[in-house]
Amino acid sequence: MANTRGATRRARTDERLAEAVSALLREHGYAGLTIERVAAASGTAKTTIYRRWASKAEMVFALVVHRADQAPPIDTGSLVGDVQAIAERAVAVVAGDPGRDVLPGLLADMAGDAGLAARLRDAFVGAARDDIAAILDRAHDRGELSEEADADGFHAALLGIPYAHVHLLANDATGHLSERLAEQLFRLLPLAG
Amino acid sequence: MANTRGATRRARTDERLAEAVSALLREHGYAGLTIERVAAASGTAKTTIYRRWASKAEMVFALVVHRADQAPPIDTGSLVGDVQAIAERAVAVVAGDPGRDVLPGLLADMAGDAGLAARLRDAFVGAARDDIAAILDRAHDRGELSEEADADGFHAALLGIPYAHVHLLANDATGHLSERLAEQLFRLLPLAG
Amino acid sequence: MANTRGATRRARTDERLAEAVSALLREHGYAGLTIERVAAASGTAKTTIYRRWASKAEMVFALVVHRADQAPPIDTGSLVGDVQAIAERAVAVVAGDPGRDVLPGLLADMAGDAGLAARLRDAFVGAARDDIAAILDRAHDRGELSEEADADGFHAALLGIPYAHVHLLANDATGHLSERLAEQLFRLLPLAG
Amino acid sequence: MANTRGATRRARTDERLAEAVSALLREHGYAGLTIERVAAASGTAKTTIYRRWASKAEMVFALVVHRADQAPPIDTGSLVGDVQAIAERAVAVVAGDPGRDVLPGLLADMAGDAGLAARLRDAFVGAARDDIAAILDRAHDRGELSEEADADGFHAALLGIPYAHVHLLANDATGHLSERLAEQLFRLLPLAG
DNA sequence: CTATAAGCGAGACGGTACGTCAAGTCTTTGA
DNA sequence: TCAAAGACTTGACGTACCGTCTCGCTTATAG
Repeated sequence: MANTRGATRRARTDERLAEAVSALLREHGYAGLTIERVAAASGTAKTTIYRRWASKAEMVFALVVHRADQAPPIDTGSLVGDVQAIAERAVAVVAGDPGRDVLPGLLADMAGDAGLAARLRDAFVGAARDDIAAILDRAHDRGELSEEADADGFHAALLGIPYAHVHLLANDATGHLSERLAEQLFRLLPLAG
Repeated sequence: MANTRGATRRARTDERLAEAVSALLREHGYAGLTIERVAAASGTAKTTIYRRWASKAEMVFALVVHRADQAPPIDTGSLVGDVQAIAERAVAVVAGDPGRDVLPGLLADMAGDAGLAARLRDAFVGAARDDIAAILDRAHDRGELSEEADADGFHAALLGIPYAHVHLLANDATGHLSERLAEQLFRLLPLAG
Repeated sequence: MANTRGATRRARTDERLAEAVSALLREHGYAGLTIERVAAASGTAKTTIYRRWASKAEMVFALVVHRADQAPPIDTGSLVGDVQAIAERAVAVVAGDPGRDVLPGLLADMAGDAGLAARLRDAFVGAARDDIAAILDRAHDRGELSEEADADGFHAALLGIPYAHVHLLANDATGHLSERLAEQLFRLLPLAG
Repeated sequence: MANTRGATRRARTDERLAEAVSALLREHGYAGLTIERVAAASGTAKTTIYRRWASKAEMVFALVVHRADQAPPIDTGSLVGDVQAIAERAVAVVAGDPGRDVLPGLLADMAGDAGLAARLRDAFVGAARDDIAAILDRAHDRGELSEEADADGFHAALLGIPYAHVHLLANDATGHLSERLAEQLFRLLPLAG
């Protein structure tokens, strides 16, 4: 093949970088993760890292958040099931292991970099948006909703409520978070009957 | 008076610092705000700043967030009015002028500093918590609520929904945010009748 | 009389300062002695210190070196005895307890401050110069010297040789320093017969 | 070759640093020489300087004193000539251009740093010690000395006498210093005949 | 026996430099 | 010939002292 020139080498480097980032994130958190440390921990030159990503945020997003984002679309057959499923998924991402520690930092870095913000939102938020649209559409078709639902408001509640629980209120009741969220989301929908 | 030792001088310095921080925040955002710049812009020595606050986050919190936090309790006489009022206030704080630019950075800095996190939450979130409890209590007494409401869930929605709109979804429809939020909050309450 | 107003008080403060300086000098050396620390250790305000001396060097000189300098003139009756006595005294000052630790710092500070240098030299070196002149004069009168001796060269040897032993060569043979010095000084003189 | 990675670049930087240090030393003296100023004057980053030396003293020693120390051993064929030569050399180092301004500061900084002191003494004083030993040995072999000479005392006089002239007595008769020193050194030796 | 002036402490401040960390760029080279 | 390694500049960090200033309290002695 043609483009297999440095592919193997590159893949191995990618591997080491991903491992280093995960480890450092666990050990020092997002704020304590620096390009310098990643380079040292992975035995890589800083140059190599900058050739791949333009910033720490992009790197973390690519290696940690995006990787976890390859989930299949939700379709349980009923609105109840779908909302429960998506609530669970949202709580996992926002309050679960990599996201909980990484999101605040990522959001802060987005503030100063419009390009990063756009890319990050596209990938991270866009997927959920499509899922939500599909879920509400099907529910509407099944007659479970009496009128057009506010997808955007639903989306904001889906992500914002667990985010607020974890980062603003410091509620540790993570255990029940997804059930409580599902219940709240239901109340927000214009249920038929 | 007794301890008026350096009080006048101190007050004048405080003034200059507050102005400099506001200006720099407007101009460079939270990330671009540095102690060094604050010192330069205010004609103050770094030492003087560190004598007051232990970090940029504490400084910004004290000068920007805390100052705006001296609002009177909400009591319009009806649940509808109260919810609208508190929604408006939450949107103002989360999506309004200082908060919108400052909160993501502040939340990110809280991740690495438990003490700061506690103080910030106490002041910023505690006030709202009390307001919410009072509003729901009165509504219950008036018979507007059929059962005990979930104050915590309400709180999370109150702050999280506008936060998600602004920082996760990048919805610029700030104009209607507070009305939409008030409507959503209503749906979350166990209204009587 | 007029200026007896705050004399008692002043004397007490002087006392505390002298003690603090000695203690700190012993504990931290000249380089580690700071006005700030002296103020703290003596329970004195920095202002009070600056009201007395213009710099650390002046303070140390006044409190440590000058105090020790109030010795009676040397006159043992013979050149041998006089040289031994002055050698002993020089070794005590240069290699003895306060001087050994203080002189290098003092000399360094003199480099940048001509006024300090002049005052310090006057007091510290002037006394010895007079002693030397007297000793050599008397020896000449007694016929112990065959010709006019080089007082300046004698002076340089008197101070420079022990200084070099202690600070340049790091010879710890402090015990015999003064005898060896006296012997060397003798060789430098144009002894009669 | 192996470690020729950044050698060229490094050498150029070294050059600029040496020049800046010399210039600043001339202009501001040792006390007025700061790492910050060296960085500014050389167009270099402070980091780059700290990567090379741990302190101002080490830097000055390396760039100013050590560089001048690469002199060939003394051997004029006679004790007279040798002593004159080494006296001249000592006066040049102690009272001459870089040393005169640099030594007091360097000696003061040595007080607080044993490691620096040892290295500095090794390089600066060790060379002279070997020279002295060789000179006295040869003179003894030639029969110019009647008995074993005190090399250590000679060394202390060699360095200490000019040091005292310059820094303690402030004698500006630098012109004749080396001749006067040579004469004094002679008197200290146990000359034969 | 008391008024008063010298002396003092306490803080707050603007500044300079420190030594460190990380960001991001530039130069050289080795495979 | 191009990707890495390594040296670099820049900017900010948080700290230690510097030397100055202002204020209001102590205190011992002169009258």
